[in-house]
Amino acid sequence: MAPDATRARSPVRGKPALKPLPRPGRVTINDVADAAGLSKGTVSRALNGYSDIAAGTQLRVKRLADRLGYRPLAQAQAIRTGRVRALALILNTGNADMHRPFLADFLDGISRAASDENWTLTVATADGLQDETATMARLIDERKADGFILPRALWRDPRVELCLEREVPFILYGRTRDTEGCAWFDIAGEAAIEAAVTRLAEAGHKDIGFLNGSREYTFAHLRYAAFTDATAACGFTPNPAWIREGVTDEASGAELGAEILAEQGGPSAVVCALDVAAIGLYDAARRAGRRIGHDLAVISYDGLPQGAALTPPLTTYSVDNRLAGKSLASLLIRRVRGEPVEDLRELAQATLIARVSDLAPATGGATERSALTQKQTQKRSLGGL
Amino acid sequence: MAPDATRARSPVRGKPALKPLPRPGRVTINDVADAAGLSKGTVSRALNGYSDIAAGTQLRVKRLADRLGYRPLAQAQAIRTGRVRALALILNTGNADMHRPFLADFLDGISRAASDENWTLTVATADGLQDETATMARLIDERKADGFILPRALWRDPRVELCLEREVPFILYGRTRDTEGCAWFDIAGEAAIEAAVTRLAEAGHKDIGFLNGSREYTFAHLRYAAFTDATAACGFTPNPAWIREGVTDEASGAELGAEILAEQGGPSAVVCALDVAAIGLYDAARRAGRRIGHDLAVISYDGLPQGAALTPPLTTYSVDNRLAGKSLASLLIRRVRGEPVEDLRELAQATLIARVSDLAPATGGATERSALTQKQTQKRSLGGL
DNA sequence: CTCCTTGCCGAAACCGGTTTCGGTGTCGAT
DNA sequence: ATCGACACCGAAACCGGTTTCGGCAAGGAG
Repeated sequence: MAPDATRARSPVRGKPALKPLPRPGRVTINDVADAAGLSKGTVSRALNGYSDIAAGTQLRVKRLADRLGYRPLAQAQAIRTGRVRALALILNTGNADMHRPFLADFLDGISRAASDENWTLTVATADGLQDETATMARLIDERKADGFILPRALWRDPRVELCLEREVPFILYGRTRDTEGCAWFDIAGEAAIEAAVTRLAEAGHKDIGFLNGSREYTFAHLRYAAFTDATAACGFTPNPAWIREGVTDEASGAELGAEILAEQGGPSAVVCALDVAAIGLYDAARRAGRRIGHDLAVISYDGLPQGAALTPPLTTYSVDNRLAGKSLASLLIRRVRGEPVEDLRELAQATLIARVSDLAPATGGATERSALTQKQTQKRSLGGL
Repeated sequence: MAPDATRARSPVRGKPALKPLPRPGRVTINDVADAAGLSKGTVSRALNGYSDIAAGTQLRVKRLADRLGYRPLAQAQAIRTGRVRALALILNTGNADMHRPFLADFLDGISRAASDENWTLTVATADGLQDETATMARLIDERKADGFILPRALWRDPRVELCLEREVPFILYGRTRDTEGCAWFDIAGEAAIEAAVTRLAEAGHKDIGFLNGSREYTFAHLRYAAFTDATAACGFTPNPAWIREGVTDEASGAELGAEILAEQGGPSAVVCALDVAAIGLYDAARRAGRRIGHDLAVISYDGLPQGAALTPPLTTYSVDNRLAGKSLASLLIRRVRGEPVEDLRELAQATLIARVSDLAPATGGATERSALTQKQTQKRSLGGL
């Protein structure tokens, strides 16, 4: 073996095998202080807007720091302040199904809102709830993040309990059973479900079915209530046999959808609480010989891009995931900065993407029906999407 | 306004409006040192495996720290060592098209490999290359990450230049024109293209077209070379009129695919360098009255899940994005730890998902052709996917 | 028995910031 | 002229680790 001159000459003794890596050339707060002819404490306070620094000095220091390209080292600040200017998001791959389509938009929304405030986003993945809380605990212990974005709020959410107990800021995407102490952002899926029912009722439908998500999630509770409320408001009570809950993916959507269609004189319309349920329902309808948009009306919720590619194109309420990410990030940052949770709750609306799957008439013979839908279909497919 | 007793009594003067937040109850290295009856320096060296600490002491300290639940504060270490144990990934939403389907798997791979070493992943998004390098610069300046994962390697990549110049570790997903000084991981797309050509040639095809990606990316160069090499090896030269490059999404795939099909006596088979190109080609073929799998063979590359839902199901070479993420993360961590780039280059293989889009015969009349493909189609669709 | 290693650990400096505390200088009021 | 009150800033402690350096004790060589 060739003698390693640098190592042999090195006076260090017990160092483990890791390069030193003293990154050079950074401009520190001391450099700014020297250049300004002030002490580093004064510079720090000036930069952070303390009121006991003269306004003129403050401005001068800020300009100087800017000109010198000074950027405070996040971790150096963190050690004293306890804040790293980082948000954490944990993706649960156990039920990643839903993540896929809008993940990029969602991340983009978060990341941009964070960047605007000079914060960053750290993401981790976990497999199952237990793994998820464990991962959160690790991030908390190492102070790798100042707060958490908790997507897909559960009816009873252990992640919330963890955050509450450890007193670490968080924000829910969705609501939970008891929102005491919680900041949250959500899309009013329940309003969309009500609108869907009303829309179908106005078209004459009375026999409306409902494919709901899993009660594990809060949204399923809200949307179920919205469905029964809306039908009641429209003056009829839904047939319980046409209601199925617990859809989690396309397969279960197809299965439960088939059950509804197999019921005695199935519904003339079905409201789906999730697009994957609708996609499954398309499959079930094909098998059952029902033609969506012709003798079965379908309105769904989520706005997955795939909906446009279905035949017939799916009418659905679309959620803006980029906006959701953006809102969640801003709210969480405000939370970390100390604003009370009561001020940090926002509800946004879904927007209808009217395509053609909901255009089946409530009654009438096959000939009349096809003539009618034909016309509507043409009109819609121009405006839709 | 109610008098705020705590604020009035507070002796602090120039504090800006930000809660103090002195997170309590953490067990620090001092606690461990006290409990062990050692100095904190000794504990630190014991924990980090310095050789000048007695083996027995080392073990004792490690066990004690573990029992006490001690976790070193990442940023406190970072301030001295210069390492935060964090990887950075920047998603470019400018051309995010391709990201969507496998993003979740990719992130999961990275995140898990990072977690295994107690590292974390910070992600940011950018719109366009300029924004991307600017974001990287910010992360570097603030030392928010120790290294970068650079997805979608460009033929000439400014991100690489930035990293090289600033001497910050990075790893490419894909190769670049000149890999001097670069660590990289890649899937051998070129091998897949060669295999695709060979497969078609063995089935009798000689009139093979090629839909390539944009030359902006290195993979397009490699796959183009692979295509010409493979055809030459099979003993024929491809018709240049049947080759189109620059596909970036489904729309451009459809457009360029249509051009190929419109050529004088179009090809009997087309190799696509990306699945989105194939998806566009499906559209173009339908318009042109060609039936994929019957009078046009198609083999593609990427393994997007959508391929299975196409009619006919797409034969494609699938890349394991979770594995890619995992490999990239591990390699980058090793890089940060000081291993030379020459040791940090890995090439993995894509795996064929044989479905039915490639089963169109090279020659023969319509009757013979349909009888033949019918049989093969049945056999395949059982085994495929 | 001395001297020189070697093994092992404590003390203290250090990293780059933030925050506390006290000390000037100025000014108006007494 | 004296005495606060106030505005403004410097000095130093501090955060939680890592790393350097020196010192003590044990052991082997001379």
